[in-house]
Amino acid sequence: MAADIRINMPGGAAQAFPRGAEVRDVLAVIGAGVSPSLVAARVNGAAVDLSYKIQEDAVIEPIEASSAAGLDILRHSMAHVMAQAVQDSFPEAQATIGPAIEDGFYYDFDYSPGFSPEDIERIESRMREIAAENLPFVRREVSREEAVALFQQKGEKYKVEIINDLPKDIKTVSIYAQGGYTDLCRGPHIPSTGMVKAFKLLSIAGAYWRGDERNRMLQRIYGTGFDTRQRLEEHLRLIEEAKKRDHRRLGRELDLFQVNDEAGGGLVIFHPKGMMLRTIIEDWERKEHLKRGYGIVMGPQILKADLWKKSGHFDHYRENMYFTEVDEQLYGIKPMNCLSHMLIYKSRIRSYRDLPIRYFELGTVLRHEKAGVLHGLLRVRQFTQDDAHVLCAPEQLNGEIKAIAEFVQYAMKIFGFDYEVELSTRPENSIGSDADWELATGALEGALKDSGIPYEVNEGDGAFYGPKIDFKIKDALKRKWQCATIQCDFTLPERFELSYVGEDGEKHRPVMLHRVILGAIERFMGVLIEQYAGAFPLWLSPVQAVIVTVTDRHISWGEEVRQRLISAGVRVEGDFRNEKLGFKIREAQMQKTPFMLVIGDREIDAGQVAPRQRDGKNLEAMTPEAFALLVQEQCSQFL
RNA sequence: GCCCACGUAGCUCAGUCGGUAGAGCACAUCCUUGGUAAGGAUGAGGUCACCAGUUCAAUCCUGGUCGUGGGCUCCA
Repeated sequence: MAADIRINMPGGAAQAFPRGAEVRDVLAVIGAGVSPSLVAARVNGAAVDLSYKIQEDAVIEPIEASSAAGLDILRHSMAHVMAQAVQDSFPEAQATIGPAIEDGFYYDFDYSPGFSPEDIERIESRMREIAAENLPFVRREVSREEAVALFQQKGEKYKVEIINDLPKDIKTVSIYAQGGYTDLCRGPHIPSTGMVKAFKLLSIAGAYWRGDERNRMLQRIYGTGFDTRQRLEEHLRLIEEAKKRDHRRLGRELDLFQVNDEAGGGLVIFHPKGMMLRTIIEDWERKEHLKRGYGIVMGPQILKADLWKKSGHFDHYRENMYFTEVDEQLYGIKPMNCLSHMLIYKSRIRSYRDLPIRYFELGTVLRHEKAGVLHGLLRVRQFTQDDAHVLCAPEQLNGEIKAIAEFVQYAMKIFGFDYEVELSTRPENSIGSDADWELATGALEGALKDSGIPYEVNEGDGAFYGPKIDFKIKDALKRKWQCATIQCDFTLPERFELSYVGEDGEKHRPVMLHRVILGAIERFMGVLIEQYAGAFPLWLSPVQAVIVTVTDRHISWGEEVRQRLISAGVRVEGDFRNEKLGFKIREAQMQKTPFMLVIGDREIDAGQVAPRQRDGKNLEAMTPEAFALLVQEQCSQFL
């Protein structure tokens, strides 16, 4: 029967169309015409191609290339075009998967010679040809068997594997073809390759098939793409800008730290300014922890291997640990701080009245990280955690987790970070009973819900001893790094036979939380440097002010000002070199110093300094003591 | 650990299609004493990452080692 269907835009009036009307035709009538930047549409909420034939009453929404969903579709289509270009130039390359990602796309190929930078150029120019041909993307639904046969005949064994691994109840799959290239794909896609105009291939990398290191290493080509050339240019410019914020570059330029081959990879050497920054952060930590009822403790760097066996680390974490021998006894260099804290708890009988007990340690740990993962301050082999272990009764768990989550949120606000929260559940290689895992996971999730913190669940990503909540912040290139984490642990209290005497006079087992707020100080500093591009707020600046003299005859007042400011607690340096004022200002500016204190004849006569701010603004001249007060005031809200 | 790329002065980078290297900045000395983002001159500074091999000759070619960068796996 030829009954019409009724279709409307959200909030609009429905119009009648013949059953099977194509999306693009419908939009031409009820939309504002079909714009050239239209990539697809949502029909009753599901994204479909413009060629999709509508079979029932529907609400239809256009998807423009400029929207988030549109860019996703566009980039996904770019990945297909890239795959076509690769197979045109390298017929033996097998296509695997190629999704859109944030800001771009990639496609993984099995191609053992690997791609060279020249190959990438060749692929890119072939992509431009394909785009110029303006080939339509044609969708076809085929049976599983037909699809397997098709890809088998093309020699695409990865595609065959993907189809064979689909759930049994899926009977048909969709394939998309543009020109002579056919790919297995759910879609939707842009109408034709002509929309692929603003893209750039960025890099080539290895990636394991299905993300498993036991599998074959594939060749991944990353690209970025946008709906317009302007947006592409803007994005490429932002990447260049981000590179200038790289903490490794700023670490050298601002003389904060070094990582030296001679000393070893992943081992950070802090210079005075970097250590000043670190000291400020650590002082802040101690003060904030004392406010929240933590006791500051400290354990040794090495503990007997037997103790690591007892804790389970020897069995589950050994490959990440360093060992050493002392008097023919094997010792493990600590990769975590919990063991000493266990021993502190066990040093006497505990009552329910003592709980919760919170031990805080700025604990330096060593972990054997694989060479390929080391990265500036963000991934190192020796680092210091702002670590704490909270031992409490099970019924106190929820409150403790919430308090920690609040602490984290406070810290993130102080340091000016946005963050994402993930809940990680039980991994494969884990210890402990199902019941405990369930209880612990529930406690973490419950606290998140109670606190109204949005989070995502990361299945199977927990620590071997318990589930965890991770807080992640981003570096200049938008890579996510885990900083704060809250981990629930029923196992360690059991292994160490921790107990407390309850109200009932009986022994009970406490629950333990491992948690860090900033995480690793090194990593946190890395992201912090990138966050501020090295221009730290006054309270964090290693050098808050530089005294700059106009000529040599101003040096003695400069020296006096320096002494007086140091006495007043200002972190100040003097630049009394025989250089022009402009030169010294420029240097202080490039060092991103918050204040430059200019001293010339006028200032000496008045017993003052003339502060110039990092932003170029000059303040009224004032006495050194008035300046010290100003610094104190601006820092007081953080300290 | 795996894939790809890279390693030349403190930093950023040229360069040599095999005959032991150059710039700018930084550094030192001197001149200059200059009021808000680079004053001038002179000078010093490099086993061209390291170890083998090929060659009359290697910074350059080949192999290995170490390190770095971008990813993957893993993780604070």
